[in-house]
Amino acid sequence: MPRFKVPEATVERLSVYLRSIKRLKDERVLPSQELADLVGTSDGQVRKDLAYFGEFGVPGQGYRVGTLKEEISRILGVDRVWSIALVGMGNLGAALLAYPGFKRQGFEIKVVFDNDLSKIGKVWQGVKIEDVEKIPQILFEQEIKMGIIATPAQAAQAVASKLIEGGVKAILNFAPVRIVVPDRVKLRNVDLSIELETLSYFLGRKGIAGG
Amino acid sequence: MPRFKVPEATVERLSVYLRSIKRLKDERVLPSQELADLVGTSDGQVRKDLAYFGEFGVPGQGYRVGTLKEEISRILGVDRVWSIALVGMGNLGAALLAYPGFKRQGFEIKVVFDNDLSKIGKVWQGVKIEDVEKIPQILFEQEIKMGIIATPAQAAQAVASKLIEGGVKAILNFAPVRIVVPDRVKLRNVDLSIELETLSYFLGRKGIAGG
DNA sequence: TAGATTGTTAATCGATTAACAATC
DNA sequence: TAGATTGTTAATCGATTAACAATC
Repeated sequence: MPRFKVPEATVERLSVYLRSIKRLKDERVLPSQELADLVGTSDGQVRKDLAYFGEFGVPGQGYRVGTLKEEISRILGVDRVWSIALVGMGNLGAALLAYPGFKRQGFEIKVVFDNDLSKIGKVWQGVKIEDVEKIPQILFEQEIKMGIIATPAQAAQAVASKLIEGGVKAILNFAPVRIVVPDRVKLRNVDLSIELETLSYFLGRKGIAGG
Repeated sequence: MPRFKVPEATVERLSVYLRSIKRLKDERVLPSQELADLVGTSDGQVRKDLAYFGEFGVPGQGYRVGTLKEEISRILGVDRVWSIALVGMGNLGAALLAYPGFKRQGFEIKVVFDNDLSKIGKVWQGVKIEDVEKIPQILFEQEIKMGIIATPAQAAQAVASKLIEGGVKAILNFAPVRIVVPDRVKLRNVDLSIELETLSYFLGRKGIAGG
């Protein structure tokens, strides 16, 4: 659909645009400048981002909110429900499973995996905890294409390989390690070490003493 | 210390370099190509990143691991302990508080805030839960410069303002909303909506049917 | 010295910003 | 029509990659 290669940053901003207009009335017509103000970018950036995917605006008027919601949802592929497999039922895994925002946005955790025998077989938040060994089999059966890794670092690479074996095409990795996946698999990392250390770097630059 | 403006991406990679060499012996001398292989980048990128901050390498040899650890730790400001305030004691807040990796890397959650009266006053993981109203006061007293927001979206902006009022200079925001802070404050967002929707976009491009 | 690898400069690539003709 | 704002092209900016003289 897009006529040129789309920067990853553009896709990320589309997600922010969509969330920021969700509360607005469909009938409202929003100039790029107003949408830009809502999310903290520039009007030109907004128009450039949207123009990768078509001509959604009305010159002299702006963009109709209802159209934007439909088009951006379609572009991002969130006009449907995605089934997700979550691996790792520690503190973070439990927090992710309990977070109601996922389901609200069309991301449904359908199955959870752990290697702890005391957890396997139990049901949390209405989702059954399965043995990590069954990842490939269950993912195939349920046609799950998206996986979240919330395991300790040392388990992450093996888990990733199992997910991919089961047909997963996109992985969100919370484990503090760089995992390797084939080019055909999309990988994103949420890396708390990087986040905190980048903040620390910034604070250090400012020569701040307190701690 | 850096002679030119340093890209944020360089700072993020330094964090990855540091983690990847932590397991290596200090005496080992590592060519840029080997460090690049460890983290999945190029030798030139490694040399460029390091050269922003000085000349740490030995031509014909490489970089001594012990030197790299010391220098990168110093650059990132992780050769010290940072005190952190965590706001929001829901599922995610509890998971962050319980995560042992923070302390191990020199980031210590010293105080937790919530607005739930049934939680205020309790002690979790050895950390006292305080009333959000006390944020500015307690942060000043304890000279805390770094804050983590793990509240619902609607509370995040007010919490951010209170943190800044208390002297915080760097914020890590997990709430699914764009918060606004003054230029002097460093803000980073961990945004699960963006992560999942970027994966969804990628899957959509591939014309995958299963769900 | 010969071999290897750094630090740095120049070339390339890609994303953002500025500007404006086209259009409602 | 006049006014406003889009979609797009050109200019700018910044980061990555390539290449190589300097150096151990």
